Order: sequence, then C-alpha cells, then structure tokens
Amino acid sequence: MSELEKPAYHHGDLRAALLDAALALLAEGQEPSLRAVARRAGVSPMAPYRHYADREALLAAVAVRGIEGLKSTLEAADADAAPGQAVVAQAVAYVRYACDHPVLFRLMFGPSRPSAEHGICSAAQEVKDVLLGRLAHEAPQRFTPDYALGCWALIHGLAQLVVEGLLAETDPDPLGNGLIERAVQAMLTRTAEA
Amino acid sequence: MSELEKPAYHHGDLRAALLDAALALLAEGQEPSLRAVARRAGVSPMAPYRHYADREALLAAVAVRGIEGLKSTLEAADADAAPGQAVVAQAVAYVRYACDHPVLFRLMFGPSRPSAEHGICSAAQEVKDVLLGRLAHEAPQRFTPDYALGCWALIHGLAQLVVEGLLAETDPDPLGNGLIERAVQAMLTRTAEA
DNA sequence: TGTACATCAGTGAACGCGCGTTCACTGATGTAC
DNA sequence: TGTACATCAGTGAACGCGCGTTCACTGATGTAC
Repeated sequence: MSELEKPAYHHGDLRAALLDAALALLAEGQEPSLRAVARRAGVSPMAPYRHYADREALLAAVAVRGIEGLKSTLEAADADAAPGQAVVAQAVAYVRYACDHPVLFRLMFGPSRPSAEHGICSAAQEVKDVLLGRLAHEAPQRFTPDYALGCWALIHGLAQLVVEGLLAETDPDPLGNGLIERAVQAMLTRTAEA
Repeated sequence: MSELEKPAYHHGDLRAALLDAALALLAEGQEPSLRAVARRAGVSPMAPYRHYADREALLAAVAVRGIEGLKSTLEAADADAAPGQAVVAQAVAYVRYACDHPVLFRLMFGPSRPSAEHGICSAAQEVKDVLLGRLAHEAPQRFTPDYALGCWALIHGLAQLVVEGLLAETDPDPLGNGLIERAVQAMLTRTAEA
C-alpha cells in the first residue's frame, strides 16, 4: 500500500527512532549531533525537540541505552563463565564492548557525558554491581566495597587504554592475544604485599 | 622602555607562548581551539601556523606537555613515599593530577587525543614505566609486564572514574576520604584466588 | 660601515562549514456534542 | 453518524556562532658584498 511508500506525517514512534538513529551514527563512528540524528531519522531538524528538551537530553538517553547494552553483555558473559572465572570473562566482555562501540563508550563514560541529573551516575554504578555481583555471592569474605571499586577501575581502565589506542604501539591486539585476561588474572591472584 | 609597552611584531618565542596559552585555557576548563589559543597569546588566528602544521599538531604538543607534567608529579610522589607505599602514593598523585587538570587529562588520554604519529603512545607508556619503576626494582619477582599493565589500568581507571564524576553520587570526595588508597590497597594485597 | 635583498614571522579579511536553537507555520489526530 | 475545534507532531526558513583554514599581504630581521 501507499502506507509503506509515503512516510507518515506522524511518525509513530519518533522518540525511539531518534535513539536508533543516534546509535547508528555512533556505530559508524560519527558524533551524533542533533541535526545529524534528525537527518538520519528522516525528519526535520526541529522534530527532536518534540521528544527531547535539548541536545543534552537526547544524548543522555543514548548514553543510558549504551549502559544498558553493556550491562546485558556483562550478564551474558557472567552466565557463560566457568566458576571462578566470572570476573575475567566479564573483563574481556567489557573491553570488547568498548572496542566494538568506541564512540558510544566515550559518550557513556567520557567528557561529553551529560551531567548527573540524567541518572547516568547510578546507571554506571549498576555496571559495577553487575561486574561484581557473582563474586559477592561466591566469595563474600573477600568482597568489600573497596575491592569492588578496584576491580571496576581495573577493568574500566583496561577498556579505556585499549579503546583510546594507548597500548597500540606495544600491543596491537590485546583482546586477541589474551593480554586482557592475563592482566586481570595478574591483579586478582597476587599474594599479600606487606 | 617602549620595548615593554608595544608588543614586538616578532614575538620571540611564540611557539612556547602558544603552548602556555593552551594550558592556561585548559586550566580554565575551556577547549583550546586554534583560534582561542591564538587569541589568548595575543596574536592573529593565522600566527600559530608558523609553528604548528595544524590544530592537531598543536594539541599533540600540549598533550605531550601534560604527560611530562604527570610524569614529574608521579616521580615526586614516588620519591616522597615510604618503602612499600610507592604505588599507592603514586596512584593518589595520578588521580589528583587528573582532578586538578580534568580537561588536559582528557586531551592527554581521551578521544580528541591526536593519533599515534605524534608520539603520545610512547609518552603514555613512559607514564606506566614511571608508575611501576620502583616496584620493578624493589620486588622484581612479582613484577611482570601483565602485572604492570594491570596496575596502570587500575590507577588510570580510578582517575577516569573520578574525573568524569562517575563516583560523585555515591562518593563525593574520593581523594579526601581515602577511597583511592583503600581501593588500590585492596587490589594489591589480595590473596591468591584459585 | 652601508646598502640590497632574501627570508622569516607575523597580519587581517574572507571562505564555507555544521552546529543548536528561534520562530511562525501547517497537516494530522482525536474528542465533545 | 457528523461536525467543530482543540491539541498534537511535525515542517522549513532563518539566526548567530565559533571554528579551521585559504589567501595575499607587510613589517622586521639578518646576511653578503
């Protein structure tokens, strides 16, 4: 029918379509400006303002979606992991997610990330909880808030270093050659220092 | 004399002055665009092109200077640290440096960081070497490349999380209340897992 | 010591760009009677 | 069931902005003879 040919004046679910458009742009490595997102969604530059207060609000929604995606990825890795290997498996999944979606990853955790009122802070904390959830359950005696933060920082730092290419010169393929696993293993299996 | 009043047509050391101008802008939290840097240095928008090929080259020079600054800070912290506390002391110094210069820190390690040919990759690796230098010397048996990368990632990740405000909701002052020390300590003093 | 001239280091106007956002609008939808 | 009208969801032209970079230039410096 002509329903399919002529784009409806009323889009139906432009709100979601805008999010998808932004994610598509990010997947191509482009910064999702308001205009670019609207263009991608096949809509005039002003249309997004019906659904988002401004540029920041739209990007915040995208960032939250990215964090949801990371959480799902971590949960899947956690479910598939052998006993005692949950943290290492999730670390690899974390870094891979960052590498697969570098621009999105920066938006989620980087400087252009919109401010706290959009709930990104707590969404990020949930990432930490997912990361450490199984460990807290399996080995509660060694699980402390400080340790949890340390693990998150370790994994997040690895992801940052890899995604920004800071290891590229010495190590071109840290996911492929097992460097990530080994670095995490090395940090988790140290004996007491003092 | 009038030497001091009228700005010389030939600046003298515009190259260095441009770097200082960029750092001053960064210290104020502004992005140093080419035009803004020139403006700040009291010079026409085109003047920087005498000294830097383009925007990227100038920012790369700024980033390298930032990395030098971080290295000096780490070395000072290392020198002042009690035996066995070098890594923790340097972690605190690392995070503090990031908090003191958030925009510069992002430029050094973030998405806008110019690509590898400007030598930032290797400069970053030197940061790792400074971080782990004393440990390699004091306890060579536990020092491995994997462990070194893990330590760097841990500290770098903490700095990222703090500077981007991702801990702000649960922990408003992680440097003041010792959270950083405790998280690093917790990671370094674990007993073997398997 | 004086002069001609090449080179160096800056100026300043202008370009085209994409951006976020404003404004007044119009076509489509839904609801009350 | 039909109609009037409010509301909703989009359009499209225009704004002012700062940006990186181009171009042709000019004033200052240094060097060879």
